[in-house]
Order: sequence, then C-alpha cells, then structure tokens
Amino acid sequence: MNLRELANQLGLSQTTVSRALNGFPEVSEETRLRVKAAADLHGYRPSAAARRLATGQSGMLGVIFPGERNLLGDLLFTEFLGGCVESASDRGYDVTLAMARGQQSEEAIYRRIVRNARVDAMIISSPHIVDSRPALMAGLGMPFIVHGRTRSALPYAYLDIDNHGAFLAATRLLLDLGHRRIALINGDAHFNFAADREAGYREALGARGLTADGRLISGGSMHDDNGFQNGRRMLALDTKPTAFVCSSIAQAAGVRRACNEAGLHIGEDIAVIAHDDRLHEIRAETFDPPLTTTQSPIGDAGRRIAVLLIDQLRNPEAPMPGEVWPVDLVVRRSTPAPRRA
Amino acid sequence: MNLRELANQLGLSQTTVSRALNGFPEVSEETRLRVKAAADLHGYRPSAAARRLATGQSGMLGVIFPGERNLLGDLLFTEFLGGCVESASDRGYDVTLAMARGQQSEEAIYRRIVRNARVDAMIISSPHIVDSRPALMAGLGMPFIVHGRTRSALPYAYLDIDNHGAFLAATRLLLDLGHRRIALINGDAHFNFAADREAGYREALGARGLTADGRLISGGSMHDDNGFQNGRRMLALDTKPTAFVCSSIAQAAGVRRACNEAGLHIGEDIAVIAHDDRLHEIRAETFDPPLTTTQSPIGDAGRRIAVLLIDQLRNPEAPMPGEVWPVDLVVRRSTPAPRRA
DNA sequence: TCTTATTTTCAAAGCGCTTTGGATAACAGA
DNA sequence: TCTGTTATCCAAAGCGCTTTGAAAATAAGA
Repeated sequence: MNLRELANQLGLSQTTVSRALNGFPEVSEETRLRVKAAADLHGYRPSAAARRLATGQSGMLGVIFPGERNLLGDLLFTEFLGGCVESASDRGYDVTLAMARGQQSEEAIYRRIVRNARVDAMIISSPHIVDSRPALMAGLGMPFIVHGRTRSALPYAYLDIDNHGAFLAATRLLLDLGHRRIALINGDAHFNFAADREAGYREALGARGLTADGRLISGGSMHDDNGFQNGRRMLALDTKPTAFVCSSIAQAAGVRRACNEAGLHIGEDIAVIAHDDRLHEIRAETFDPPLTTTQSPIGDAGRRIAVLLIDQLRNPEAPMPGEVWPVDLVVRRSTPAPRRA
Repeated sequence: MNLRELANQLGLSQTTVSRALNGFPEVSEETRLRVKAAADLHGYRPSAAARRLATGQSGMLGVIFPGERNLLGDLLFTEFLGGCVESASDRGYDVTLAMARGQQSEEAIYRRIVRNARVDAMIISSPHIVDSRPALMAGLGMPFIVHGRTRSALPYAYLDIDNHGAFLAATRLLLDLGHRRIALINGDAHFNFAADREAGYREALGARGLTADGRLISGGSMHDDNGFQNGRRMLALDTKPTAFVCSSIAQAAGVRRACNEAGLHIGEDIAVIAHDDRLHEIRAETFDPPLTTTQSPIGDAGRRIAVLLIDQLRNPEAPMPGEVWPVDLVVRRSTPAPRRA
C-alpha cells in the first residue's frame, strides 16, 4: 500500500494525503481524520527511502565507535549509545554506527565516514583538549554535536557536564572536612574532561591558599589499576594524602586496594570521592563503604544529546545549543574527616 | 555532481555510466575505465537515498539493543557490535540500532522494530532455548540471522560456537587430571548457550560413568557475585568440589574469592576453567593464576555474522548458513590435578 | 557482400514520496 | 449578482538512481 493507492482509495490526491498525514495546515481537520483512519485501516507505512530521496534527509544520526577500546570506555559508550538510540527513535530517527579504525590519519577516517555515512548529523564523543574533529565536520558541512567540550575557534553545539564544578565541589567538601593533603586520580590528560576536573580541583585548593602537590596528581586510565598503582605510590610518600578524588568508581576500587594494603580503611582513615556516571551494576551505593560521588548519568546525556541534535537539524537557524549540566555531589560514607585533624 | 551530469560530461547515457560504475558486464572495459576516471575526477558519489528507492534495499543491518542490561552483557554486546559494524562497513552496509524497551510484549516490540526499522535484515542475539523471535521474523518477512541457536521448527541462519563441545572438553580435561567432583557455574538457564554448556558437562561426566551432582550445578548471572555465592556454597558442602567450570572469567574471579575465603588457592588446591569471550582487558592471561579457558572471540563472531547475513541478502537462493565454531581449550596454570587423587 | 550473432550503448519508465504553483470551492462584502 | 478572500485540494515536477526493452555498432559466418 503506497501513497498513490491510498489516495485513490480515498478519492483524494497524493498531495492532500501526504499533507494530511504530515500535519500540514492546508488540509481540513475532517479530511485529515478520514485520511488517518484509512491509513491505519490499510496499514499504510510511508517508504523511508522515498521520503529520504524527496527530502534529502536520511533520518539517521551517526555515532562513531570509539577508537581506543577499553573496558570502562566500552561500558560508558554502551550506556551513552543506549540513551541516544532511545530518544532518537522516539523522534523517528535511527542511529547508525561508524568505525574509526585503520591506519589512516584521524582526519582521513572522519572524511571517509562523512562521505560514506548516509547520516544527517553526527555525534562526537570524548573530545580532546585540542580536537580537530569539530573544524573538520564544519568544513565538510556535516552538522554535529560534541559530547563534552573542546577548544575551538568556531562555535559548535555541545552537551557537557560541569566537570570543573564537580571536582571543585568534591575537593571543597574534603577541605571543609579538614583534609589538606588531597590526591587527584584523574583520566588521561589529553581529554578535555580530565583537564576540567584538574582545574576544578586546583581552584578549590587555591581558594584555601593551598597549592597542589604534583606528586598527588596523576592521570591515566579510568581503571582499577591506575587507582591502585598511583594510590600505592602516593600512600608511600612521607606526607601521604588523607583523601582521594577519583575520576571513576573503578579507580576508587583501585585506591581501596592500595589503602587496604597499607592497612588503611576508606571511610575511617581515608576519604574518597569518585565521579559516578551511573552505569548499570557499577554502583556507588554498594561500594564498600558506600561512596561519596559526583554523579551525572551518562545515559541521560545520550538521550539529551540526540534531542539537541535533532532540534538543531529541524531548526538550523536556531542558535547552537550548548548545555553544561550541573553535577550532583552525593555524600555517602566514604568521606570522614581526617584522622587527627 | 549526480549521475545525469556525469553522464552528460562523458557524453554517455545514465544507464551506461551506472552500469560501468556498478560492474555490470554489458559495458566495455575501456568505457568503464573512462567512466571511473571521470567519476573520481568530479568526486562523484552516488546518492544512497536514490539507490535505495530504486533498488528497494536500504543497505542497513539492524541490531537490537539488549533488553536485559548488565555489565558483562554490555561488554559482550559492544564487542560483538564492533565486529558487526566493522565487517558490515567493509561491505558497504551500515548497522543501525533499535531499542527493545517499554512495557509491551516482546513480540509487539519486535513487530514495531521491523515495521519502523528501515533495514534489510536483522541480527538476533542471545537466543533463549525456546525463542519466538525467529518465527516472528520469518513471519514478518524480515531476513535475519541468529547469534547462537534456539529450538525452531523452521530452518534459520545462525552462527554459534560449540558450547557443548567446549564444556565437554573442559570437563573431560578435569576428569583426565583425576578430578571427580567438578562444579559447574553456568549462565542463566533459559539461554540456549547455558543449556548447551550443561549438556556438554553432563556428557563428559556420563562418559566416565559419573552422574552430575545437582548441588554442584548452578545457573545465574555471568558475574563475579554468582561465582562467589555459589562457589562459597559448594565449598561448604561435605563433599566439596575440587574443580570448577565457569561460564565467564568474571565468575571465575568470584570463585577465586570464595576459594581464598576457604583458604584454598586456584592452581594449587583447586582447578578452574572458564569460558573466555576475549574481551578487551578481561584477560585470562593476566588472571591470577593464568586461567585455563575455552576461548572464542566474540568480536570475530560479530564480524562473521555480518558477512553471513549480507551474503544471504545477496544470494537469497543459497542454503541458509549455519556455522558452529569449534572452541579452543587453552590450558594455563589454573588446572592442577586434585590434591590427593 | 549479405546475414546473423554479439557487444555496446541508449531512451525512458519506474521507485514512492514531497513540494511548487495553481485551480476550485466556499464564503463574505459590496 | 459580481468580486475579492480564504480555505481546500490537485496535477505535475522533481529527487537520483536502477533496470527494462531496444537500437546501434561491431564482429563473425556464409
């Protein structure tokens, strides 16, 4: 059953039927209802291919598979992607994946993806502090939105969480509790989120007239191991930290191992705050002890970013959206005052 | 630059140019080269939308986001999906995701997805022992392939690993080492892969005249916790197991915890074999001790399944593919003979 | 040289939708 | 009654490709 047949059935023109179905104002409410009823009755489904050809829009959003694969990264990606797919499909959009793989330069890879991908817009994840992709996308005329932020001369759409504010608040909380030697276990230094977190951490210290101790700052993977290795190293310092701020719960688990090894207990001898992306089954609540966190659900970010991108496509004249979500600081049992303050 | 313009440039008809570009035999090699050179020169890219409308094919494969989300499931899904995307895109296909979510029945959800999804075929994951989806897809006329197998009256395309053989070999290895009380930590009982694994396990025991002890068999999640809880329970039995066969490395980690708690050490007092899907950063090699595994890379399965599905689309007359991959048994250091055999 | 096969190329008809630029009908105002 | 508006609806022109059915050009056979 296609549009022509349906129109014939109804004794109307294709134009009118199309307009009735797509909610144009030129058709009377009575006709619209009649058309919709007939469409339902005959199980009419407009052909996506035909619509695409006629409109020049594909109804697809592109997401690029992360190049650097790792466990936590995969989990975050899946969670984020699930959110995108969910809200995109609510709006009639599909999400398709592209693979940034191979030996070519990143730019070549993205060029190829944009050329081949039959998508209306793309979502760029995990931006670096300096990231060529926004300029590249803009140059190729491909609408896009960035999950996170980056340094860019030209304006671009983005959705980010307030990493700076989150780590500012976390560090401030620890300072308020009386901690003075606060360690930072961060993500990889070239990611923008890691830079923002470090800046927030430094700002909180600075506001109390403290300067960060380089030995208490470490970047690296978001994993357990990083927390363990650096935690262990820091706990061996003569002026060991009394508190840790971590970029992930997994890192916090590593820190916990290092603490246990040193005979210290989080929630008693040591305070720990971690950032929590609200992944399934990596839960701050069931951490031992329940973990104080800066939390922001990455799945919600996925849902929202698809909405922003689709709105942008529908209304290209509107100003570029740029959202920075505040991050909740949730105090649980892992943040005692220092032992002898 | 579209086909017509290109044809005009060349002084050829659209037909000839189209055929030259798509490798039809009716065009001379000389013309083909000339056309290709011109296409390159002008940066001609055929419109995917137009091609779709004309051919009725979308060039898209659909993958359904897993309904039951969990950590390991997400990791397996991401790994599998990455493989699909990679090999599909090598063949000019895109992968789009659909979400099986909401309160409707599974059937309603799949109907909706098939109706809306603008895909040529779908990939069905994690089939249950009895699974309605193959019949549903067939009924809706949507080509599909199953990752795994299920009980089905009608033939269907599938790619599975030899779960039965894997657990048969694993159990047999333990028996050969002298173990007699071998525990099975399995996945959820309604999944077909879990049933196959249990059958392999039972067959190995039966072949030695042993019958499985129900107390030494457990199903459940693929996680750490399941291994820990059931391991602990089994190790408290008066006739405790001397060996474990696990469905995942995470379960093996849980078993290890339970063993440690009981003062036992894998590789010395206890033997453990786990199935290994070769995920990034969950590695049997770096397990302590290095873990004997039945291994089969799930990423490879993703790559292959896209190929099988695309071949099936291109040649619908060909017999339905059904592949069962043998699983390697890799012996490492976690499988000693029993203490006093 | 003429006929018959074979290779190469073409014009034109879709594919099913959207959208432009009218046409028609209905209605109000003069 | 006639004209000017407004509310409805329509015919037809794309969108850019594939593919059918023929024609033209070339090669082969008699």
